[in-house]
Amino acid sequence: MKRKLTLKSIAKELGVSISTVSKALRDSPEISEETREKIKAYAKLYNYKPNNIALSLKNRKTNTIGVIIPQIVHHFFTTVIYGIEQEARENNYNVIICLSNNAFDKEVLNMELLANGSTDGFILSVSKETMMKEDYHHLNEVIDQGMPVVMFDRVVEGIQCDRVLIDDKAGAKKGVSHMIRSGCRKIGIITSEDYVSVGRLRTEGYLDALDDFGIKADDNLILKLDNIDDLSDKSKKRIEDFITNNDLDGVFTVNELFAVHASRVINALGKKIPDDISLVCFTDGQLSEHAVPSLTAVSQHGEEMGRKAASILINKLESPEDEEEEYSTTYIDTSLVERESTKEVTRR
Amino acid sequence: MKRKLTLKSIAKELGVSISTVSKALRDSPEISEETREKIKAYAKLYNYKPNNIALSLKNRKTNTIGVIIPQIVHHFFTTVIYGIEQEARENNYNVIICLSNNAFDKEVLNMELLANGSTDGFILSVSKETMMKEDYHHLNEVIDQGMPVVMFDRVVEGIQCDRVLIDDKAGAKKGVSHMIRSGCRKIGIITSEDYVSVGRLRTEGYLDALDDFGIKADDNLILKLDNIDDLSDKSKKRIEDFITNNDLDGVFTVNELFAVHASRVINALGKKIPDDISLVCFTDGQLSEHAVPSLTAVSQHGEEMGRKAASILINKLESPEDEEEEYSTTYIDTSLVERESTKEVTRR
DNA sequence: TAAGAAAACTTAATCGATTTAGTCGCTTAA
DNA sequence: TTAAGCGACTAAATCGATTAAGTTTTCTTA
Repeated sequence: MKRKLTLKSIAKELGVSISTVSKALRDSPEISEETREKIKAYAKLYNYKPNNIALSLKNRKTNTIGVIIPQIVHHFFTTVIYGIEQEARENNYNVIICLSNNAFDKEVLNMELLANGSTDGFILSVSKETMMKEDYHHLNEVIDQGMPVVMFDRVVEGIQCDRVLIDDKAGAKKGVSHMIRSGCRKIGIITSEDYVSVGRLRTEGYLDALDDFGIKADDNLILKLDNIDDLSDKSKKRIEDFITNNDLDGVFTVNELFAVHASRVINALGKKIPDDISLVCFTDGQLSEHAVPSLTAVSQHGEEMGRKAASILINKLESPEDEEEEYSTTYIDTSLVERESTKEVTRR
Repeated sequence: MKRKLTLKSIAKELGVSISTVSKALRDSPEISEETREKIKAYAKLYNYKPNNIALSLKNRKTNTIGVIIPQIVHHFFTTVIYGIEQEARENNYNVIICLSNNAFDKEVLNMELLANGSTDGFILSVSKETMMKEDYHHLNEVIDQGMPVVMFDRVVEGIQCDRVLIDDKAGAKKGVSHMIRSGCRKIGIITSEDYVSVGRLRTEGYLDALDDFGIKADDNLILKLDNIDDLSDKSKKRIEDFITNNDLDGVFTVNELFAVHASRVINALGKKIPDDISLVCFTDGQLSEHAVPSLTAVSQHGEEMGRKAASILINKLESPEDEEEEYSTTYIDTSLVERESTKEVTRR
């Protein structure tokens, strides 16, 4: 087992001081050409790489971004991470990912852990439990210590940080409008309870679209399920009843899972998609792409979101500390991916 | 902006030496009860937390596991990470995740980066490019430096490390046998080229199952596609031809994507699943669960795999260095999740 | 009462790298 | 002749924490 090279070991081997080695490797003019070459050759030969931990301690800078997300087993977050990763790499940053598992305690624990020297800043999407508790002391604490924070997707108000958001409202509006233009007049929405911000915003977009086209909203056509991340048996049952008991010609859902189950129910009722009922969902993931029929979806561009969040954070980290503090909110546009579950819009 | 507390700042504030503070906080009997209480109270009040970076440097131990995977946008890896995360947390380890993007260079870069002090050991699944190149110098280098490595899923031979594998062969055999028992006699397989180890092993399992039941294998019923991670248009076309031109009563695929497309093709041919053709796939993810019909799948238990890999690594990290080096290979069992795409087996 | 022990601290080394402030020998200008 | 100047290094401080080794001060006890 080879021990890793250090400046010390190189210095000893070559009979010079540690600082000479350090300076030589950083091409300092203080060191003679000859010595410099000798040291660099030796370092290269034995593949010297400085110890990141020592550098972090010395520089009080880790070049690492901490990412805290509710869950990774979720295609959207996965794509966001991918975007963060890319942007980080390009700027020589590392990424540490921690999962909060939608639990408040774990979110706090993870932040404290990472805040103790492991990262320079945070990108996070707050857990559902945190949102319900409305306890953000852990966020304020790291911000107080001078660590920049960027929130994405599931954000909360009143925190001194930048925000990157999907334009949920506009996205939902886009999807519902498309259905209306393709001929739907009685469109239902399967969404979440209002305390989940994305659910609420998407519901607003749905209502907006109806309003734009002069269609009157009907509370009976709005189904609010209590868990947006899963599809419980109870939720399944409610979806079944919802679709069976309302004579809909279009259904908009705030996620893929709800849509896939809706599709199944519609199928079981002997109705045709999209001829009898159109179906559009939020989130463009594997399910909407590969379902039969494939689903028209409001695509969230998670990768772009991740890139943007990382880029904002890195910018903050690299800019001089005393700069005027300003916090931005960036909206990532959505796009409608048309597939088999909607009729074509005949443009005039 | 509050500066973070350090031992130094506490010592200065309370008029004692740094070591007194350190010892007091670690309950050393060297420090008087009185002083100890005073220091602990102060530390608690101002929420002192030791700096991890300094600790890592001092202890030459980071308590961090580096995870390198080809891609995160893949449900299986996602579940593995989840398992790793859990096990790590329970043992007070952090997890740093890096993506190789299936590229050799990035894999090397990531390893070098993390090896320079950031992590104590690695869990990795090698990238496709690395497998094709058969260049493992980066692995050998970190192992040489005394960092334990655990490979999972996509492993290579000849490296001094532990391995955690899905029992791909047994899993495929399980799936195919099930189809045979349910009455299928002409089963095709959609797999990958042999250089992808999982593809090869699953093909072997398929052949084994046929052999067990005395069914003669037929090369025409084996379709080898060149990319197991994606579903290109070319692959789609080949799947269509494969199913259309062979009069199959069962199809086994090595991933969900192939199965979903097969399902679509079978549907389009006007055949019924499972009555005319049964369908079983490897990998139990969202697609198999929510497809219509839902797919019988060989479940990979990614979470268990992750836990196991992490547990092996942590064990190595915590055991005394001079211990006899032995490398294990662990197989994670698969299980068959029966759904709508296969007929029931009538047991006698 | 003086030596030895115990209690309660402080100093200093260490982890690995960077950087400021020296040091030492040699050249050069006054 | 001699001080200033310069080239080429080395010593030491620093980041934050731990810990072995040393230093006081007080308490025992022969």
